[in-house]
Amino acid sequence: MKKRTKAAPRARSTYRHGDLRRALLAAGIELARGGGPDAVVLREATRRAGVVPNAAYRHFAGRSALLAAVRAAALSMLAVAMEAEIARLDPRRPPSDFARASLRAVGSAYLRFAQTETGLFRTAFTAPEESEVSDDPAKAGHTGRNPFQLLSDALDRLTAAGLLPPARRPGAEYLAWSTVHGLAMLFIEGPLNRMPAAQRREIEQRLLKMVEEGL
Amino acid sequence: MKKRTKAAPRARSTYRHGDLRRALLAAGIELARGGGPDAVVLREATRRAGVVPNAAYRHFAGRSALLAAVRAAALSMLAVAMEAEIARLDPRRPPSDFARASLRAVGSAYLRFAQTETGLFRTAFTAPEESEVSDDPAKAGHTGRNPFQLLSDALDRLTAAGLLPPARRPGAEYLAWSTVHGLAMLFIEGPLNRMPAAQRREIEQRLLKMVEEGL
DNA sequence: TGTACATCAGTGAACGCGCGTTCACTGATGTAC
DNA sequence: TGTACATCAGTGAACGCGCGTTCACTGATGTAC
Repeated sequence: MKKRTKAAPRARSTYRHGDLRRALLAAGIELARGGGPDAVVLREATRRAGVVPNAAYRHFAGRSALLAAVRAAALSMLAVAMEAEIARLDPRRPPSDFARASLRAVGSAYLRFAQTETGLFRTAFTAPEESEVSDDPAKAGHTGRNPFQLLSDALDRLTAAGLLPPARRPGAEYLAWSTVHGLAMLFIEGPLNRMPAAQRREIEQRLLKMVEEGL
Repeated sequence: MKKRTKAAPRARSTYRHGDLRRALLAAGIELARGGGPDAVVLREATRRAGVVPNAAYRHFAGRSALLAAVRAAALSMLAVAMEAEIARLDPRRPPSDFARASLRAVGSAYLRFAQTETGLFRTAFTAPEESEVSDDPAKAGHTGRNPFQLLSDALDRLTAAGLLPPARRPGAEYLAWSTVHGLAMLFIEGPLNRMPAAQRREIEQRLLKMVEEGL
């Protein structure tokens, strides 16, 4: 350590941070994880990265750009969780079984993510403010399919397996999504807040079944 | 006007406001209407009431108490909207018709309120913070049934009419509510934000039908 | 009907807070020669 | 292999902002006599 007389929050060996953008994004994700979109505070992110507040402006246009990046990351984490759940299914099952199971997998992963990563979930699905700077989606990493596309895929499989009449296929995403999203919201910040886990599980199962049959 | 040399924001004829609590609540409701729960700002409410900021503390323990009162008012406005929609139904229709129609009425009113009174809707259904001071519910006026109870009533009628097997009746509120709530959320602050009204209407109808059949 | 007085709704001034953002800067790093 | 130099990532200091909340006060009002 050469001239760094003033102790930095986290002593760095290099004058330049080296990977500040990633560090700020990581800090932003932690903040969102803990408190949702409002908790993504620029100054706090720089504090956690061990850097002076305005340093963030080398990497993000402002707070809203950071928030947008966090949002994209949260969405992609949800997508990864869904993909993992689908990957656990046995692909050798009969197609109609598999199709049904993958729709359930998408729904289950969604509900689990909402309950275990509440802050990130809320961040992912809170509307950007009018003025929010959108960011290059490629920077989020995970350039694969997004949650909405994964749901679409599952519904396509359902139709291919003959379980969902093609006439009802268009727009079915919205019905399925609404249902599951609504339950998630009631669980995490609605009046079903204090419902015990066992009862939640039961309602989840009934709801997923209702979607299957009601589509 | 006697001694009021300094011009007040809104000149009052009396030194005492007279109905400040109501005025603050009304201002709070307007704020929530425009910007959701975060927009309910104590200082702004007092500004609109033409009063100095700390005057609010004569009537509310603090910001969170005002917010709680606004939330209660929003919930009761939703309940009133639902009741109005139900009241428009012809009670002489055959019971099974009436039961089905009243469930749809509850759902429709919910969705319409979410879209026309977005700020109030979000205020009503955002979880209170841990520290929030709860208020005497009786002060909200409209001591009638709340939205959840109205939904329950509709489901009871469905069961009474033989359209919903009693075995499936318990917990059915949560399924129906989730579904409609989810669509509302996707409309107002989700990715279905920009969907044109016509398409919204169509999805609403399909969704309500799905609930009816899927329960 | 008139007067003294207690109440308490609203005033006036101030606090500390943390935020996002702007400015001019400095010095470690990588590159061109 | 060594040196001069341009770049630009991070610094340091400061801004204005609006917020919620606390304090000691004042004077209009209603009540008791």
